[in-house]
Amino acid sequence: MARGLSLRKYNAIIPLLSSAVRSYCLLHTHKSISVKGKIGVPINFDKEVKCLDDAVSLFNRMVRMKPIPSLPVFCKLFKTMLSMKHYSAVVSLFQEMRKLDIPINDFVLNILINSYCLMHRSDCSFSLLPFYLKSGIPFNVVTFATLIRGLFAEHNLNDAVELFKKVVRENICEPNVVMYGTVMNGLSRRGHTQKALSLLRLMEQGNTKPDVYEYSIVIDALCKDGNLDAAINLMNEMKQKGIPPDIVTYGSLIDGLCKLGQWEKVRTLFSEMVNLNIYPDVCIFTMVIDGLCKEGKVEAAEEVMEHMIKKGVEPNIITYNVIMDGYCLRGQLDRARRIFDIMIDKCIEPDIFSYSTLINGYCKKKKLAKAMQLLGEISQRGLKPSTVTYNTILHGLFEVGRIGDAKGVYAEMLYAGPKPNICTHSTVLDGYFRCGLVEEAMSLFNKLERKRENTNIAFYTVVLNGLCKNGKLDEAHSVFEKLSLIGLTPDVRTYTTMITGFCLQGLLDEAKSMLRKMEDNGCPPNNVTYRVILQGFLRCSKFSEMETFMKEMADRGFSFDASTAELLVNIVRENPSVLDIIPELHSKNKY
DNA sequence: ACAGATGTAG
Repeated sequence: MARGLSLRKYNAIIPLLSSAVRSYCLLHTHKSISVKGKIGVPINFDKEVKCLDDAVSLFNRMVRMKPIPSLPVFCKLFKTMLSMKHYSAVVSLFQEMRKLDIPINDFVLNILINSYCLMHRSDCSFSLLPFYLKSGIPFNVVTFATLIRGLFAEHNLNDAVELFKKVVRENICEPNVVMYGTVMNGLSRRGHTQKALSLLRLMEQGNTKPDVYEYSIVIDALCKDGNLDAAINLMNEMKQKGIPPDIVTYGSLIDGLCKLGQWEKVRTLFSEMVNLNIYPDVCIFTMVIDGLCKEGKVEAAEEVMEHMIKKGVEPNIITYNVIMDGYCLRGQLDRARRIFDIMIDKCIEPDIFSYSTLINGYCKKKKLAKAMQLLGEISQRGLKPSTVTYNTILHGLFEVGRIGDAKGVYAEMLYAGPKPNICTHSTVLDGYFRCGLVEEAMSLFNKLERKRENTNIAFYTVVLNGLCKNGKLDEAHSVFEKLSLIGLTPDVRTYTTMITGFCLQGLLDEAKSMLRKMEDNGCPPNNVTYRVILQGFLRCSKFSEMETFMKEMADRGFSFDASTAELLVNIVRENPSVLDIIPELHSKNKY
């Protein structure tokens, strides 16, 4: 519903918009596209607009027509341009319209706002709001839903939620299902499932009742969290309310169940949806195929693919990529490569996922020459390596010690490739440390720390591990102590890394106190932690102190891995009295 | 609003 906004209401949103209004001038800094073109040719919209040039020349003809085409025609042109991702061009053409004194309306302005949001310039979007007021054009729910979506796209969750609350609280416009859906989606995708669920509950109480769309957003978020019980309960709830789940709802649930390997429940949902005459689509079959592949059951996956073809559902590029990854995971690169070639035979052009998957497969087999060759082929196919592609190949090169090549690829990435992400940084740092390039690692680490970009505990664990393994336990310890200041919580790998570091230096008391500390901090040790600490004590022949740990391990259902077991056997062989000190070893005597 | 590729402890 469209409703004008009084100045009072506008003032109410001013604090939020302050930075936006400050950047109002930005509106006028965009370069204009020059207006040239043929005049008087009739518009054949769909046929003519295939690229940016087409759009611009059509625009130029439109503005010279007499009478000038109606605003919906301009909107249609702009929407086509947005679908081609020519966001800034829409801004330029809008400015041409202004210069030519072509009257505009709320639809055009909303499209302009959306253009800025899609450019991740929601500040510019906000700076347009005074323009609505000046021109007497009313804001509507689309305006604000678009702004909220823009803020979410920029990861500005707080402002997005604040704006939504303001819109509701101050009755700026009546939120509709789309606006609720936008907020719930934004919350879900940023991991705030519970907040999305609360909003769903709020909708249930209010006038705008949620439909299958809103339920599906929350169900999907719950599934992605692995909270399948809650997801299934929510589905049952919506059924009881008379809102039948659709194919998307079933898709989310089936994907979640496949990822947890709960095949019986997958089967149940499958028959349930077919009974409701909802037939699985290529997405759903691909989820099942992926689940099977990840469990190593590629044959079963191929059977599902045959089944779907029989049912008239054609596999697409994602289906083939998933099967290819399945073979890669089993190390069957020849088979993976065969799937790649079959795809091409079927005129399904490999995409960057196909290449990254296959490159990862070759890297894991340490066949770096093959991997590098594929990297070279990417551009020949008119594709660009993604950040993931680079991360994969960098990891592979470092792993086999091809430092020079790794540095070369990294330099190429920095120079001409996609933006490195936290994985890239972790991979390169880990590579430097493993190759003993501590200086280079630390200088990169310091540089990254100064930038204060997004970071995570995995990244720091790489640094701690690198320092510990290179004999810099003191430095590692001071980085570790700093973690809470950065707002990062050590996880089981972080603690295990530190414990390994202490054990390496024979500092068993420190290792032991770190073990207690992690427990106290609500991060219980796992299998690996115990293995590390036991090996540490074994290597220092501190047999008697091991007893406690072995009891704890047994209580928690952990067992030895092959290498710890072997170590134990050798110790017992050389020193049979160990058996008397550690009664638990009797049961392990079979080694 | 449903599907695919990358990094950290042993």
